[in-house]
Amino acid sequence: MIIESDDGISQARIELANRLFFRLYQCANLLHKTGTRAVQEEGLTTQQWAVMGALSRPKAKDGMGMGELTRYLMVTRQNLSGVLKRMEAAGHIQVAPGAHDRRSRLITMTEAGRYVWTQQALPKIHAYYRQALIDFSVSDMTHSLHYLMKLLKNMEKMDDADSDEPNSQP
Amino acid sequence: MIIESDDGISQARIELANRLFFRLYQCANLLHKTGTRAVQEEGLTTQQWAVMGALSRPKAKDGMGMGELTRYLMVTRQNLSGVLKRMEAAGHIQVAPGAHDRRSRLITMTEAGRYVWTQQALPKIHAYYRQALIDFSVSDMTHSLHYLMKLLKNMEKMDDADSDEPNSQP
DNA sequence: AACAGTATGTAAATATATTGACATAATATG
DNA sequence: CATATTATGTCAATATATTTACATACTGTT
Repeated sequence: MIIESDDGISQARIELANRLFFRLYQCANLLHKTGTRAVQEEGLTTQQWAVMGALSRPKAKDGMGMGELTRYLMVTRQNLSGVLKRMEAAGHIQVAPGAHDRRSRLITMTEAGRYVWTQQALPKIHAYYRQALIDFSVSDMTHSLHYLMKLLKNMEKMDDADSDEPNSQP
Repeated sequence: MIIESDDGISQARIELANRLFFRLYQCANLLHKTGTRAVQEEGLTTQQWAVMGALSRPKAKDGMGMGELTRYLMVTRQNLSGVLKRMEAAGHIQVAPGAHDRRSRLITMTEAGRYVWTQQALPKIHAYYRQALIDFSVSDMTHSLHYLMKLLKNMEKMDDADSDEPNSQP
């Protein structure tokens, strides 16, 4: 009689996978909880932190389009829309109509936003990093980053495949 | 003149930490997006998947208290309350008053919930694991798990410290 | 130039997830 | 035993984040 549907190796992999994804799930929860707390005095959240991190890069000196931001942060444009609206209301960013495409919006940091980011948020974020990675060697961090990117690449493929055919081809 | 506020090593660590947390942020987003899609035909989400995973353990044979579940999943009780309400409405779980403590609630899986979990959700979850970890060796998975747990432990400490003193001592 | 397809942004509905404030029950301390 | 503290759960407000559906603008082909 057949007990193991696969070969036994698969069963061990599944149990490992289960533990891995459970820990990733917990990490995701705690990242947002502790991360948002770290910058809450500035009125920021982890998402807004990610947006400001993206906009503060030298590459984004002239601003970023909304589509560009959604691809960079891997969130839907519908979600980003709300986040940006709140950040605009807070005066951290500015939304201007795109130059070439009349549909698009160009997102840039305001002076006030840049001040909050560099003078208030960044020091707290660095302190956050120090605590969260206190017992990580540079090698540990490099390896962790490697595995996260490996996993990310696979999940990106799954995301693309799903988005292409929600019901099969039209 | 002083350019680097720390010693140069710290600067390299900060940049590594920045990349690491950005990738963790993206992983968290994609985990919920692709994970929920994997079980959406069963009307489940990644959170409900985590709850059913917890309740289906042999250890939880006789059900779990709500506080027990919040500590296990590392979410707030206010959050879990809503998730459980939806799962109860869907008939996946049952909520009974606690035996000893009149405030507490005992959460158990229903027969219907157990059927959905084992017959429909689990096969899809295993397929999900296979795709997400397709190029991970057992060693890769073990190391990834190790680093996630290491990070989790640090963030847990930060979470506890914050919860103890939201404003400093009373 | 007309027209199909695609890209971009918004609106509404639903599900997480947090904090703050409240009520109630159990526990500890005097 | 009375009281202070703690534990447990709920309600309300706010911020993510997704899906579906829609409006508009650009692109490519014919």
